[in-house]
Amino acid sequence: MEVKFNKNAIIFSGVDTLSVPLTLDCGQAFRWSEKSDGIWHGVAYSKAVDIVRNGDELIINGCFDEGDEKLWVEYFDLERDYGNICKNLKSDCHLKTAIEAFPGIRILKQEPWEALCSFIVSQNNNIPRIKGIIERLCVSFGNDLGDGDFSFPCAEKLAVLTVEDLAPLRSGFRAKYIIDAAQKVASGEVDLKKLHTCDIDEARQELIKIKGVGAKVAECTLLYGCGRVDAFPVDVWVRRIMSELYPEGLPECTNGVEGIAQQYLFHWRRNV
DNA sequence: AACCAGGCGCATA
DNA sequence: TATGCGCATGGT
Repeated sequence: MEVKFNKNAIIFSGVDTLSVPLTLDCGQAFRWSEKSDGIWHGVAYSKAVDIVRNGDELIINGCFDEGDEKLWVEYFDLERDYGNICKNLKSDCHLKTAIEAFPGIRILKQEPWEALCSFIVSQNNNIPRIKGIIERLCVSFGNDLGDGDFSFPCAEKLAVLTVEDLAPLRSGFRAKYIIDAAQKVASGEVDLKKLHTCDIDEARQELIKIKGVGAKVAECTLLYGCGRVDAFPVDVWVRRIMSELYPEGLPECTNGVEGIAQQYLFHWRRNV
């Protein structure tokens, strides 16, 4: 993989196993939309960008600071060998079908706080509504990045708010959970920084200190916000997959990359 | 320990 | 246009 810079673009070439639409629109992130054919617009790490795939190139258009290319390597998990991981996963016949039906899904490495907050909002909810609530959260409390884009508001910003302040989000009973998460993260009672490296069970325990965070939301935070591809969120769809296809448990080829296997199986089961 | 609140987009009637 | 369904978590 190589990196080039061109005006306001960062261009990665030699990028394999990456479908931009599948990766940005498979229910792991909620701030991307296809603004015109093949051009995906959104905000991550407080950067508003347009993303395009051109052959083996991944083009990120926007305004950048020195060293920003590292952010996007991290965000799209470009240093992980998905080609090889998928090859191994395909030794299982169901995973083979799922991966061949929807190739190029990668696990995004979002900001931990954004992932935590997003998956609190996601509970008992559907994707269009999740996107709406998060958009209103960002417009109401994030920083104005210009051109109608807003950053995801930090925990400190939300920690001083009340449930009434969040009423315009129309997030329902989740508002109190957002506030509790913001307060615990801002105060340091929940330490998001250590979740990347500490024992995964310890990370789970840390997250479920927050009201409104159970096993599923904790697992999603670890997978999509902390780069823990061994995290394995089980929702109603994955529960169906497990009982239908893997009553004895996941196959051995998923060891250590359970979260990646989950994402392929989940998307396949929902869209086949 | 089983069951329902909570809000809203969606599929179905 | 109306009606019921789904959903993760916490509280009953």
